[in-house]
Amino acid sequence: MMGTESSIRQTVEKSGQEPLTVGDVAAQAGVAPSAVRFYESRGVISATRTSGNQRRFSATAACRIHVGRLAQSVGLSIGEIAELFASLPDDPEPKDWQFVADRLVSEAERRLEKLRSDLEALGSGSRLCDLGAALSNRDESELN
Amino acid sequence: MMGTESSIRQTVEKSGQEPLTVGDVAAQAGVAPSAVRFYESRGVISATRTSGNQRRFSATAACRIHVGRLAQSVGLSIGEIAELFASLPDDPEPKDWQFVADRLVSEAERRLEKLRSDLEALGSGSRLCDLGAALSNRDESELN
DNA sequence: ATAGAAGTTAAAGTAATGATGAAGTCAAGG
DNA sequence: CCTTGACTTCATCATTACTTTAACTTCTAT
Repeated sequence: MMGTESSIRQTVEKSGQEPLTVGDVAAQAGVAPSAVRFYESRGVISATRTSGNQRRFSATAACRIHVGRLAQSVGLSIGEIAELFASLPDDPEPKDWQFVADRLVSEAERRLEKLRSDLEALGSGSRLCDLGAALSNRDESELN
Repeated sequence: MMGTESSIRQTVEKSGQEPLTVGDVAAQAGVAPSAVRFYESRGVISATRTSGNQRRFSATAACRIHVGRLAQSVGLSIGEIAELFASLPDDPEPKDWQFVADRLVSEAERRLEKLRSDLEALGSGSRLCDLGAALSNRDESELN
């Protein structure tokens, strides 16, 4: 009756920590459990272990994954995403998230600007994509 | 003594067509010949064949590859790039290139805007990434 | 005409990004 | 205790985006 949704399985009185399982994070992030494990293996998220060797995540894990997927959609690799999150504390405050979000948006903007300028360079003036680039030797200097 | 750079190997009097080889295109685009063949197999570029079954490309091939690499940097897959180029004629005029470039920039902008809005949705208000989602007992005195 | 650079195909390999399945372990309810 | 669902690791498979290899063929310069 209630096996699908996992609830708190240990009454942690600590302060504000949810010991989320792989399945919890997967459900919250909308990805497969295998993806959650994969992300941990690549440093996108991190986990502690229970005495029984099971992973436990904080609530930020699902968030990292959400942000990571967004980052993928604008061209960042998993490695770049892990790198992006490297500056994020274990228990990030809003300002930390804001910093990461700003960096991500900046990177996306940087890529967009590069796209724009490279496209313009490629088609400087009116002839897009420089259709006469490598033709210095039209039909001379070659004996044929 | 000069086998490295391929030159014009057939005197084509047509009008302005260069029959580029795989190696020519690879050099112009700055990729490996194998990549050029791969791009052809995926419909990013197209080739005619010589009587001896060798590929010959027009000058637009290198350009397509240049643009394709840019597209990859903002998150498009090879399939999406081929799709993007589907609207590009065999011998595109500047306006055709412009159309493609505009579509590409638009798509990149679309993704950037989605990144922005999703990030904002994720951290609506001041709490970025909704760190209180599943929390019941959080010390919510924070609201600076 | 010929040497050798560059081209051909098909198949296999690599790296990134996961999904799927097997065999076994852990935790909670009856 | 025992079942059952969710977890564990490890292996294998899939897809994308290419690269490499092998066995040949074609092209170009001399």
